Amino acid sequence: MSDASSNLGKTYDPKPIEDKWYAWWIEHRLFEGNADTERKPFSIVIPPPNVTGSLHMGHALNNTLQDIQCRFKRMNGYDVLWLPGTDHAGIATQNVVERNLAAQGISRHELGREPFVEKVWEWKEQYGNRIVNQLKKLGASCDWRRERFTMDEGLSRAVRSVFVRLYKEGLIYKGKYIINWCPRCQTALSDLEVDHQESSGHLYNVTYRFSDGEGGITVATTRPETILGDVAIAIHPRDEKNRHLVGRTVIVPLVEREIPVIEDPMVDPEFGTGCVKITPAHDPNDFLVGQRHGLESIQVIDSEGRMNETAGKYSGMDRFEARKAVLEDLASQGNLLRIDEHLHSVGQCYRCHTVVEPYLSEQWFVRAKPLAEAGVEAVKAGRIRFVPEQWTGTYYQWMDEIRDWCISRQLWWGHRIPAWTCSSCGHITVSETDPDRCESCGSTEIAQDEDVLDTWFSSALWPFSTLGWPDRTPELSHYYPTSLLVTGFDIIFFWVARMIMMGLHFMDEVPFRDTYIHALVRDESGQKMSKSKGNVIDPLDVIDQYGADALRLTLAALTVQGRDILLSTNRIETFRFFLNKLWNASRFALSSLEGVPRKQANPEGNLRLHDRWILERLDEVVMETTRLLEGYFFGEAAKLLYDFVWGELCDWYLEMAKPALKGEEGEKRREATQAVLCRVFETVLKLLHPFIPFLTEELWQAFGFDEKSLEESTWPRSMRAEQDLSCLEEMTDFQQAIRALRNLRAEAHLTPQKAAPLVRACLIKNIEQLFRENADILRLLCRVERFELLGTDMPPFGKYLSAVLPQGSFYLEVEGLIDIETEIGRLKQELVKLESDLERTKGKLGNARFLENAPPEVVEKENERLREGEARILRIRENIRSLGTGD
RNA sequence: GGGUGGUUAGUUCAGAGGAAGAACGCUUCCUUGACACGGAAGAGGUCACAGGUUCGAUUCCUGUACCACCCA
Repeated sequence: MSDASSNLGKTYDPKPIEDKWYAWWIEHRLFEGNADTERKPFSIVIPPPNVTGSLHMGHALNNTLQDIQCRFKRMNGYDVLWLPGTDHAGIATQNVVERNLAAQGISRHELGREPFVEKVWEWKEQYGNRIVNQLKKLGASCDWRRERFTMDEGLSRAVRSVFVRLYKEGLIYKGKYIINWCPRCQTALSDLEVDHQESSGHLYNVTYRFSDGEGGITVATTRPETILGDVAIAIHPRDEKNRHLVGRTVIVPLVEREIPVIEDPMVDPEFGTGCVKITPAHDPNDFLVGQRHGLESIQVIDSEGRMNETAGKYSGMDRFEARKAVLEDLASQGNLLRIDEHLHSVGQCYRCHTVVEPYLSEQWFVRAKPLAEAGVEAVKAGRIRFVPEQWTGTYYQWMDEIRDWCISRQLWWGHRIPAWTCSSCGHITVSETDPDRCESCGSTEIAQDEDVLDTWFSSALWPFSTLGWPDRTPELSHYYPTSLLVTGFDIIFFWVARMIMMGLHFMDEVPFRDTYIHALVRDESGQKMSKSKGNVIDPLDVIDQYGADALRLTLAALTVQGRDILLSTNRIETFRFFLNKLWNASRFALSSLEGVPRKQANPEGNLRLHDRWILERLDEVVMETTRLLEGYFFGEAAKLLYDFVWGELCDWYLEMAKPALKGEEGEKRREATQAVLCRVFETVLKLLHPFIPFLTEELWQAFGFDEKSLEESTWPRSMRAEQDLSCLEEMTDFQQAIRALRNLRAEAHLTPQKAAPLVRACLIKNIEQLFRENADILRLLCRVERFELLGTDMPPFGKYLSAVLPQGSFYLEVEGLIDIETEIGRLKQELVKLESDLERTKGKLGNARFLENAPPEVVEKENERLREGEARILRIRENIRSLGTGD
């Protein structure tokens, strides 16, 4: 498959090429992993996006980085498996389908459980592929044959299997505890699913009078409506000033219940009066206190966030209305002592932002501590590595203080908990296959638990459930543990830590080796992108406007470790321009290679300085890019390639190679230069391919380097037997001279097309040869008609602008072009600067302790600086004198 | 309250114990053999603040301030 090479348009247009190559790659099955090969495996499981989802910038970044690694490894000969899939996203998906039904005036309860779940499946079949297609647009090289879904039959089997085993091991239990409840979603949430928002509220100081005498106790609360469920007042055991209260009883206002004063270390004696009201049914800390002291839990708020019948006159009120009513009553009874402003954090449902209600109910939990210990151990032992390393600390901190994980959700969409309660004997049968009778008493009167499991429960199994577990599949033994996980730091706890725990427990092996944690994509002012703020940049719009490659390269280039990514269309444009540059450089190269065979060109002989230089630099870039990608330095690698292609290949090499390519240096030189060109472009396309697969494939085919896909080529290695460092130094000297001369041209107001008639140079001896050999190039790049070397270190007579460099002095003839006085002024200014700089150097060299302690090469550098500086000062003085006298 | 990261050019960020770098933006000039989505030149910085270590600190250490984020 090779396009006519010469008819590439003047401007790069991604539109006609991206879909074409993606389809071609799929057709040639380039993304398929083969579990049976002898090649080394490299495997990644995708962080499964929500099936309801649409590709956002976070996905775009996450998947770009994974794709770069996959393509890089493929080119390095690995058997790569990038396993894609989606997640059933319990609450989110159920909400979406419920909303759709509501629009038709139907509630899920009217519909009933089974028909509702069927609706969700229908919805999934219809829209669930959206994000998958979007990933393809991005260029994701996933093995789509193996796409999985957390509610697949196979994965569901894995979920049941894990649940049953954990239950039998005592690591899953059911119990009545206080959990986070969303009154809107009508389900329990895990601790992680609650967002804490700082907000300013009030602290109400309420007086509880003693039941047996004068006076009372003042306590501070942010939630006066829970007073109705108070069962005790607590103080800290070592709180001397309140000690005398212990053992007394007080009367709860409004409900007139008599409650004791107890001691508990949970109380902060510094907070408020040091006395805290205890409401076990409506506060997690109070719940623990209640347990410790065997207190009753009195529920006054129901699952919808309304006051229940126990709340007496407040019954039926919403919890926030009830707060107002309670406050009014407290005030009118004289129990409300004071109201303080108070800043506190309020938990909200991560899905709908409803204020979460601590709610006492029967739920299922995973006993996390034993699992976490193994997880910590694995990271400590280096079996899992976090990149950047700093995340290790975050992980330990959470794992060390891990709490039991509430896994039951009062939803219909998800994996239904495989537990059946017997109505005769009350025994719970937990089983992988649906039982028809109670395993204890044999009764057939058993009913399956209504709840489903937290979506993250199935996600935690993803690295092995997707590979076929609990069956022993070839995939599982070949690709597990996976090589790399790429994800955002926001789901380290939700997902990464839980995969580690489950992987270790069920596979007896870590789920992945390296965990690359990337930053969040924000807008250009550092704000999180959100629909409500209206600052979202939609990756699909970007792909439509600039192409997937531009988006990918931008994201990769902005990925530096440990920083958020601030994205703007402006930045995307920068990289889009780079693609155009590469496109045009390739167009030029192609036009210079007509009729030249593309076989592995081996440029040898007839090489000039710039040829040797670009090959040497290419070699360095190959090694450096490889090292950077191996270390997950995406931004640094992208930037290196960007700078090399634009700043070295295009700005210097192509310009220098033009005469030879036009045949102005003879046939041998033309061929040699063409060979260099082939080598450079072939290598550069390979190096850039993981970042910008579409454009590089298009160019690869246009060059005709191989009929096969660039994806199937091999990653470049260092080609040179030995380093040729001298050409690097020589090129630096040469480039400096060219820059200085261009500078002089600007000084003399020579417009670019106007040639300067004469440049003379007086150089230090050992580089005269370099300039003699490359005078033609120098004349070309500086638009100079004649270049002469002066033998003596004396400025020429006449009117010249001079540039004094360490390598020597350059004189641009400017008869009649400039004002002599201005030029003398400029030189004198330079002299002043040079002299003040030299003072510093002299100071250092005059310091005995510097000479003693500094490493010899540093001292030598200072000496060098002194010598050079003095020589330059001398020459500049000469130049001033000669300008002055010539007048 | 605990933790982590940050503070470098107008902006966004690299960087590193021996005289400060890029991109974007800005100024001037230019349609010159691929590219105006281009080329050439240029301006712009007390590297947050205060101490310390060192011959030498913007870089290492300690503290302070401010800004993010995470956990409670």
